[in-house]
Amino acid sequence: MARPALSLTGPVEDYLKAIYDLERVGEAASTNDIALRLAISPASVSGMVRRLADQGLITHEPYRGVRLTRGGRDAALRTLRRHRILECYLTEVLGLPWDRVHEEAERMEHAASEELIERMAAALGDPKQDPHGAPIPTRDGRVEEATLRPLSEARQGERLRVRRVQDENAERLRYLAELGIRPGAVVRILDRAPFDGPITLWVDEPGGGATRAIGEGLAAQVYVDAGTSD
Amino acid sequence: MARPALSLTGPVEDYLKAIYDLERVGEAASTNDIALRLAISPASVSGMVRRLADQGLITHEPYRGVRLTRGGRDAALRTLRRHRILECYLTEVLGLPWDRVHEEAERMEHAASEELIERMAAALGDPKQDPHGAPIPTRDGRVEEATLRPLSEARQGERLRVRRVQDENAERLRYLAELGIRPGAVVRILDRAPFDGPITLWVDEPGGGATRAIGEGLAAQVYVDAGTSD
DNA sequence: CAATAGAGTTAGGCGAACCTAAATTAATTT
DNA sequence: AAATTAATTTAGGTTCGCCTAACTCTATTG
Repeated sequence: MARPALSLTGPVEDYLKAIYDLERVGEAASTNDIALRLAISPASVSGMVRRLADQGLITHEPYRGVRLTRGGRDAALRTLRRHRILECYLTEVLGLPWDRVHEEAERMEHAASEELIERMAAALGDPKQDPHGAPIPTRDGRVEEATLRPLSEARQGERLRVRRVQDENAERLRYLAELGIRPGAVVRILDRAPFDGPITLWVDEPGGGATRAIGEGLAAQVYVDAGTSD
Repeated sequence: MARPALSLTGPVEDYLKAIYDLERVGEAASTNDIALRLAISPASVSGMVRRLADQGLITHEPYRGVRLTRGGRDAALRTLRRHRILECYLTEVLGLPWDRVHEEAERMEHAASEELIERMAAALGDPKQDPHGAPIPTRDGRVEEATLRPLSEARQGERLRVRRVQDENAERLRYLAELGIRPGAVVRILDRAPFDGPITLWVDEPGGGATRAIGEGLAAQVYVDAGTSD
């Protein structure tokens, strides 16, 4: 096991997480996409990419993008596990608001030891998803990323269950929470305005429900499936 | 309020904590002492001292040492509060072993938000001391450092209560725990060998007690008072 | 197929936080 | 008072992680 354990810096862990996420859609992660996601300049990414490749965490084909190696993927998943368990713990046990746990976990994931994280996981009964619906990798680096559709691609009349929302933006999360759109919620598409117009939908709520309208952009951040099982 | 809030780096917070602690004994903190405590070279301390002084966190009289300004002291106490509440939480709620919480808190204190810390404090019922007996500064930057004597200066026959132990060294803590020497424990000095020899003492324990012997060096890390009140 | 737009990389810099080695200042001894 | 010793600072250097500006590929398009 060439596993240097805790020797990765915060920024390095952030790059690996970003690359992992970008790679999920299939292709290699491009310099530009990484830069965009981490809000740093492409030139800086080029520099870091060289270092990550030197450390054997990624492979880099110049001008064609970057892929995680086995070791890089494992490191990314360890960080992701830390992040998501922290999010669970912060919301469920300490009651931090839904929209703030991401930011907090983003900093703590680089400082918390594996042992601490496992104790949190145990206290929570080994959660399978974080508060935004993202799956939590297991200790031994497995995740099953469910196949979900973005709400933005739903057709009129469909009845869907919200499974996951993108968690980067606190304001967006706060707004979605206000609308009742969170993992587990059931929605029905009432109407789709053409040309990327707003989606009108019914959101089931305990003791009633409500009609809501959201824009294409926001809907693209919400992932659903047809499942009615909890 | 010239309170730049969260803008201090981890190393800066560590320097301020170290200086705070060194200043507690009275005199200004010397470059060498800071270097020793942080395990970095005196030259590096000289460099950082300039930066801290530039930021108005300390005053520096060249060749005579360093003192915290009001702002520096406040920042040190905020970090100390974070550190000690984390230590409490990690032991009491998450069950991390006594000798490992210091190290863990040392990293987390730079990442945890004030809000998170206050939630932990609330969950614990606003603790007044950390697991090693150190007082926890209040939100508004007050601490009362009790006047304690090192166990190394106790005289034969005295009956004393352990109030605090230095927490930097995990092995030392583990050993003290084995001996039953922890905050709250009651001890009686049975014998003091001359020339800095070992101290023989009786340690009260639930359902009995035990005779123990510890060296001068270790005894200097244990602080006691005469109090019998809990 | 040459021009160009856009993505990616290189060059050169900067600040933070460390280092070693070489002054320098202060304190202590003789 | 001079000399030694100890503490401190300065000088010069490193790595990490970022930046801007300039250059170089690649791919598209007229």
